[in-house]
Amino acid sequence: MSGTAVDRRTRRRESTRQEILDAAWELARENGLAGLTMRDLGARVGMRAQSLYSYFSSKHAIYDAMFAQGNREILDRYRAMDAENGGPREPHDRLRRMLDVYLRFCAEDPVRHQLLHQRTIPGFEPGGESYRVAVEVLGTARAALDACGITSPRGLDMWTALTAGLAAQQNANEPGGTRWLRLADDATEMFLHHFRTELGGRP
Amino acid sequence: MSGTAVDRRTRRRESTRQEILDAAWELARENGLAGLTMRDLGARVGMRAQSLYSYFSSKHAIYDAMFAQGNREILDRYRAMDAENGGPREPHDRLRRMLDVYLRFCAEDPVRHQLLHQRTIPGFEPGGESYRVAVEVLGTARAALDACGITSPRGLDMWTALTAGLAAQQNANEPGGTRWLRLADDATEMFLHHFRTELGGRP
DNA sequence: GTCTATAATCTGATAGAC
DNA sequence: GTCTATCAGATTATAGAC
Repeated sequence: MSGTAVDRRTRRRESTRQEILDAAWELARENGLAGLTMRDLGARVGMRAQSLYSYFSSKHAIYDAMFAQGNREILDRYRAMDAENGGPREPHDRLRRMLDVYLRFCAEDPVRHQLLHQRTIPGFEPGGESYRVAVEVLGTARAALDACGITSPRGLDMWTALTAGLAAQQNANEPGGTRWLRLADDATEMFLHHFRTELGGRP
Repeated sequence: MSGTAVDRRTRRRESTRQEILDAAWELARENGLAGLTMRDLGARVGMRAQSLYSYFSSKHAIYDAMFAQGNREILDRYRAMDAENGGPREPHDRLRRMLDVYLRFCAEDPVRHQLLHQRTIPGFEPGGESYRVAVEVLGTARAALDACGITSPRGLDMWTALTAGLAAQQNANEPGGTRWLRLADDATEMFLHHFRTELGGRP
């Protein structure tokens, strides 16, 4: 009986934490990532700012949870992509599809993109668990390239530069638009052609 | 005589403005771009924060002047490149050299890169004159691509994405290093090959 | 042109009652 | 777990003396 009560309490607590995080995303989208304040956040969830410290030890801890959540979300999208209809079988097609998923993810929420992919909050660095998830995201890209026969670190670095550049340009110069998103397939073709021939494969 | 006095006063004022801007860059590098405060800035130049308002109407006006200065600097570097030994004659070589200049510029001062190429200060947008200079920088890139026979907006967008991505990845993941900078020539080759063949030219 | 004084407000965070 | 009260400080910016 006591065990059940503890579980319920834990669940309730986790649910409130999630409610706080949802509100934090909302406010960050409204006022900018750096414009997020504990006061506003408390008000949004119907608490005093001070009460938030029962759920998160500091403001940075909130950013950290948001960071981890964002990275878990992109991992989920990759998994969902692989799941639907068995996913793309052909490695090159899978890479193309992954870029599409990634760019939509970055473009649909510039603030999330800023938190996950740019160092903009002074003093914030993702801690252990959050960092682990971020590394796993990179591993997914590496595996997709591996399947295409591109195994060199240079290949991976070029791919991340190209894809990060498309996302950054879209959000910086035409947020909400598709001008750079539409270049995705062309970029993939350009990249694959170059690194395929570099490896001596057929063009 | 009165004319001379006014000139001297104007020069003196301009010199102080420049001194303030230099100190602002210094502090931004130390404490982050968003970490710049009028208090610190005043202290650095030997003034009270309030006295800065004799030289700049607001903090945003300082960011704006820094933004314009940064863009003028990259224009100067392109000009210096073209000046030395008559500059690179061959268009493809010139494009390669421009990317090298651009990436060094971005990598040598991540804070400047952040101000010029990422939207990170809440509420700051470069005003008329500053924006004009930024447009001129883009025009320089467009002209270099034109000379290579690449005139489509898609080509320009792909080029800016690729180059911005290299700079961003370098600064975000290995500031001070050269891991992505070393990919510059390879990236240019990849890009040129793709857009040359797209236009029906010889590979 | 620089200063003092200060407005007016916001910040993250803690102590302790309930 | 949420509250009140409050700390201890920061922030940009203005008014007015000198």
